[in-house]
Amino acid sequence: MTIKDIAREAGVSTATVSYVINDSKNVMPEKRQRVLDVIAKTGYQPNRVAKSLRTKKTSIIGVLAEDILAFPTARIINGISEYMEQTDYHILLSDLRMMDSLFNRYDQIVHQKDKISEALSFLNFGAKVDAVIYVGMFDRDISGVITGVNKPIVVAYSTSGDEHACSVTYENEAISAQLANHVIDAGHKRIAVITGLAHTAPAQMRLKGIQAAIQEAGLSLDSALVKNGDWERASGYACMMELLEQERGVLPTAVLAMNDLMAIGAMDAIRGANLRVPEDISVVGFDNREVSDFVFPKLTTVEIDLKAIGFTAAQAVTQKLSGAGEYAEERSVIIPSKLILRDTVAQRSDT
Amino acid sequence: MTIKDIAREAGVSTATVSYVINDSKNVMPEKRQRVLDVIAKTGYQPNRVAKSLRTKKTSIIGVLAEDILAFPTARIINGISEYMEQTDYHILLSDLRMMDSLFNRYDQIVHQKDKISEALSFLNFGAKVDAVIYVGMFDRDISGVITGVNKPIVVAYSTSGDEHACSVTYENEAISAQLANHVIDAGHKRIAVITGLAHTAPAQMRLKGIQAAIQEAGLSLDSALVKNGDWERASGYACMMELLEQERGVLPTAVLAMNDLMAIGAMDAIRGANLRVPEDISVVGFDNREVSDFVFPKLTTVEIDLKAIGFTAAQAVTQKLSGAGEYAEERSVIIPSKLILRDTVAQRSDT
DNA sequence: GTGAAAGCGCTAACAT
DNA sequence: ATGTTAGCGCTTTCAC
Repeated sequence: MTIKDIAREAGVSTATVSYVINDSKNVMPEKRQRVLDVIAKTGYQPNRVAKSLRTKKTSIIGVLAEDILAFPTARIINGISEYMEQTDYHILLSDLRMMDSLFNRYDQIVHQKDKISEALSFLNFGAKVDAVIYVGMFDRDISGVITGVNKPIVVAYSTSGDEHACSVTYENEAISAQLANHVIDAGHKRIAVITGLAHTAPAQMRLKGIQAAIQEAGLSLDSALVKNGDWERASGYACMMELLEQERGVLPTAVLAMNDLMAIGAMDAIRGANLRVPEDISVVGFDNREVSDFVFPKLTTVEIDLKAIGFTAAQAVTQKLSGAGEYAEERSVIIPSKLILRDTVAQRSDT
Repeated sequence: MTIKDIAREAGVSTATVSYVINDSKNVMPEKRQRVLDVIAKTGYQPNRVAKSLRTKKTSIIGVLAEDILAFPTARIINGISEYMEQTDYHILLSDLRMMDSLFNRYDQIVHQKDKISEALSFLNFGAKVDAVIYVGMFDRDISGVITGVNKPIVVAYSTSGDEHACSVTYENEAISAQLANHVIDAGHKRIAVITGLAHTAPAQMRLKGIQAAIQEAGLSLDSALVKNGDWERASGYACMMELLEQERGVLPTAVLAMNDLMAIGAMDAIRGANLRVPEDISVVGFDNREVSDFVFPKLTTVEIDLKAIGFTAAQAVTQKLSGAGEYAEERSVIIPSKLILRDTVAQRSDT
């Protein structure tokens, strides 16, 4: 079933069939209808391979994921899919499966550059995708890793200053302030924080938000009460143990962990010390991981709108392709995050 | 940069270049080397679109996922990717995003047939993929939903008796027996079970395994102690509440929930009744969901080797394509599951 | 408004 | 062993 068959069946030339399929030229109504009828009757679908060869456009977007198992990835792809469904684009997925090799080596990304370049080169020259969406597994800057692609690239969940690149990330600082405020509003005054890896952007932004909120409330952040974690559950546990070793009087009444994993580690430590969350110590996280609804008590946290990141990235990439739309020239978009209030912060009137 | 450029540069014909690239004909060593050199120097990559048009093979596998957010999907795709990496195949991903519309309507799949057919038809006729891997979100039979594809299809995590189809699923019954035995070996005699939707295959297979183990141990399954859940957390909670309303003397000492979500719901109910897991009541789940390591205490469960399902599905599909290999003619493969022993079953000597 | 035909980059049959 | 060339299914220029 090719365009020739349709043409013959409809008694027109292949050119005419092409014109009606692509709506690229005026065709007499009756002929157009004849063609449409034949197409409907036969279920003909144009061969996109042939079309691509001719037009040099594949209508496929390469989605290069650092790791599909990383917590943001699947939701981001879900968002991309949702947007793509209303377009004619499709997704060629490459999963770099970086987790094993990169586990918690937050900035060893450079050592992965070869693998990334190779994948990019394949998408670019081999598969001839029209554009690529790079889906990061950490919120960090990957400037310099995307090279040699003269097509639209949007990076989701990470940032990049590279030529042609556009980043879609999420709000960190203001929402952290909001979360801290929520705790402050509950009456907490001795507030501890368990940070993520201190040199990373999200750790810094979140800290900034927290500090701003605390200062604005006329409180101060006791440096003995900020412990450096590494984003993993075990470090949340370790940091909380240190906090617990403080004299009883100086124990924090609330701890702000910079992600859910560390918050849960902290909760483990608190439970281990025979203290209760939130009655004795309140704790909050960040990310709204699936588990935060399953731990007891349910974790108060902030939700990153991953689906919107994917959706927006897809939107941006297609708009860059068409050259029109609000994101066509955009270099950076930030998706708002939102508070998820659950059961881990208690009201405090004492201390 | 096309094959012509390479041919000119190397002083040979395009045919010769093609021969060396595809290793499809003998070429004089020195010429071959000249060609290889030029390719290396220029970084030339054959245009796969043109190649596909000519050969009618795209080297791309359509991965049709019912929902990428469903619990098995991402891991299965991870397994597929891992296998694909060592091949020349790539993945065109279609996400049906069925979760919203299908949520817990375990067998309403038929109403989705149009969407599936459409996606399949696109992959088949439009994108011209060489084969497809259908990634289900439930363990159920989907015979009849895959139609009109005369290419290799392997369905992962679901089963299908359809023409050309091959299923890759996981072991249910024997592992359920093993899990029940683990509980029995710990000394439990009054064992309750919270089933999944009773008419579903996995619920039936798991029950069969459990019954076998109990009988073999010379115990019997008290029908008052089996409650029908629906796989969701809330139903686990509700079933456990019913169980808890039994007279104290007849309270089960262990409950076998047919998945982690219901097990966690049951744990919620037990905690709500001021009883402890596992000291008062032991509980086990199934699936080894990420959360099962985060709840307290950590849940004993069974792990479905999702990555192996994906890996094997990919392997099977490529072998069907080449016509050679252990899975080339296979219609059904079952991946072993394994016990994950954690903290929710306690030793019992009483009762 | 419509059609004939060239050509996208490759492979493979055929000729040499 | 190597080269010439037709042709995969489509789009699009150009002529009518």
